[in-house]
Amino acid sequence: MTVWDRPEPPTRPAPLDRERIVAAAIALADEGGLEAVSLRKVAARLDVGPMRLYGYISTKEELFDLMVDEVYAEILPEEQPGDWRETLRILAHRTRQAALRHEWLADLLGGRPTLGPNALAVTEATLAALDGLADLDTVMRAVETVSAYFTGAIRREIANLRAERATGLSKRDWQRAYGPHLMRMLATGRFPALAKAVHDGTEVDAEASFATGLDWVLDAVAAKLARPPA
Amino acid sequence: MTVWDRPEPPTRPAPLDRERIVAAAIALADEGGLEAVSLRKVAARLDVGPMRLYGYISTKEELFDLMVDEVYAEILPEEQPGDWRETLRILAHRTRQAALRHEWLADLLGGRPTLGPNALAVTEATLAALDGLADLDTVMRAVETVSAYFTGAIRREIANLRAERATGLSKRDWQRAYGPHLMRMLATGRFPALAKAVHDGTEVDAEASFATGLDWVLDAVAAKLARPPA
DNA sequence: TCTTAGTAAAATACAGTGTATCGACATGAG
DNA sequence: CTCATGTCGATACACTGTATTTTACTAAGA
Repeated sequence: MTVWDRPEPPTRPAPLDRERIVAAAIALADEGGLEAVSLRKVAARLDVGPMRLYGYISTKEELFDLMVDEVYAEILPEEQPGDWRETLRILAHRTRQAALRHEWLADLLGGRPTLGPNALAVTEATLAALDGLADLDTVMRAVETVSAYFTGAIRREIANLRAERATGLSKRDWQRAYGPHLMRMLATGRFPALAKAVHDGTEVDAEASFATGLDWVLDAVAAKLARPPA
Repeated sequence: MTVWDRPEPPTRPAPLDRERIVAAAIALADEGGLEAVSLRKVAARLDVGPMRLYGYISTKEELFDLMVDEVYAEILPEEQPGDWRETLRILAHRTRQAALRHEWLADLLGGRPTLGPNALAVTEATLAALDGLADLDTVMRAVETVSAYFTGAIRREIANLRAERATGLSKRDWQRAYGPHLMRMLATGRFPALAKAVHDGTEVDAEASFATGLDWVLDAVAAKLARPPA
């Protein structure tokens, strides 16, 4: 269980603190993905023995939590002038952009409850934007539905992006080149609808399709908020 | 890159094959979570040296892919009589139930493109159910939006479930007991909307809220399918 | 039948991981 | 000056995924 309150730093010198540790970990993850983050490498980047970190962090999982919360600071919009719909849309897009900057975020998104101060601030801002528009249950459902959508969509987008990168091909070609396997599968005739989709599918812009799906979900939420409880 | 086609098994005896390996790995994961799955433990469970496994799988990631595809076999509905909406709803619920049986699935869901035979069969069935209801782009958007929703929702549900289990408390109490930290945060007055939500929030049934959000999304999809392209 | 070639399996090896523990050292109190 | 405290570094342990080497056995050729 992550303890979000920073313990007192060691009494005297120590040019080391949580923020520097987290920053180093994020840098490592940005460069080489989550699996490039090891306590030893983080410590090395700070010119410090690995065990020093345990004065500030009690487990690697906790470090991940802190990294995620740090990114939530980037996600939190500076001002939110618009209505609830604009607030949710912006939140979704900012989360997506953060995940594009820090792809490892996709691996962590939704993996555990987000209770860091920045994540709480994001939740607060979101709830505030919906406050009073419906009963609390409906508001919660709305927030959770929208965030379930963009969480899932972001994960899939990053997953596809990585797969494309691994083969070095555009999505259209990717399906054609994804080893002989997929083509053989399609050639069996057991997947006619899929085959048609692969064959006729146009190359879609990831951001556009994210935005479209988001709008659909927001439409649904709007309909439920209008007509409060069932 | 996972090779989905099984290589020829070793010529003679070998009571070992991919299926047994995957079954052992799934059993391990069901018992102790994904991090309890190590190639050494899988091999030990099959009374075999660790290196034997590399005759059937080429990397641990590949083993995970195979595990996921195996679960997709549970997810694929035996028959699908209903309309597209029923098909999507059933898919979502079956995926959720599979994740409740195999919690580790939540860690893998959406993490990488699913191209195993069973996953393809699921995709095929889904696309077939929507075939002809709108242009292909719209259909794809519909499928992806719905699956983004339930993927995200399932991940969050499992994450919360684990957090509750870790403290051994119901959700209501959980918020109250989640260390002094959260309460202190709320007591600061910086999160009034959140505080109200925590205070007034009723204990909601996870399945019900999953289903409700799903219905909202399906409503949105229905609206778009009715009025084909913009 | 004996030898040899080839292959499947096991054993060993390596470079790394998260984290516990212990020993030295420096700093403050008496 | 002595002693206690408590931080830091080094060392240690149990484990990981996987490469490489060694062994065992099986089948073919002479």
